[in-house]
Amino acid sequence: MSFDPVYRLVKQIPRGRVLTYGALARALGLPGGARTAGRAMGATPRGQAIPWHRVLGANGKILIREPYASLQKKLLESEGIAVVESRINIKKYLWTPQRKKSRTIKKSRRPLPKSK
DNA sequence: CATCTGACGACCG
DNA sequence: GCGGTCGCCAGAT
Repeated sequence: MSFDPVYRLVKQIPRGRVLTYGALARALGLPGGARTAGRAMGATPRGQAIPWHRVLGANGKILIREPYASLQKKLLESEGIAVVESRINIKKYLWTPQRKKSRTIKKSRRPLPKSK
């Protein structure tokens, strides 16, 4: 399915590291497709050894609801990641997908915030 | 075809 | 730091 690339990347997340939906989506070339990434995670086939618990919302917060939230918290802690109030120190555990070929990363920025 | 909804994210007050 | 709003994408109703 089209979610394959997502799972493939998630599987590469090292133990003790995490990724955010947004970062995940961007790494897959889906800017603004954070929810799509989340959708993919929601469809993760069980028993596939996919560390879905290493994917958190922006700011390292657990966005899913019970009973999965508790499970995720438990799994993260079992990897040495401190979870406090449904959130972790994202800056400390965030993992950046490694590519085979290094490339020049240009500072893509979103359009200027338009006055509302 | 119109709306709602969700394992999202960023901005604003 | 928190809650509300808006933007975005896709599937469900």
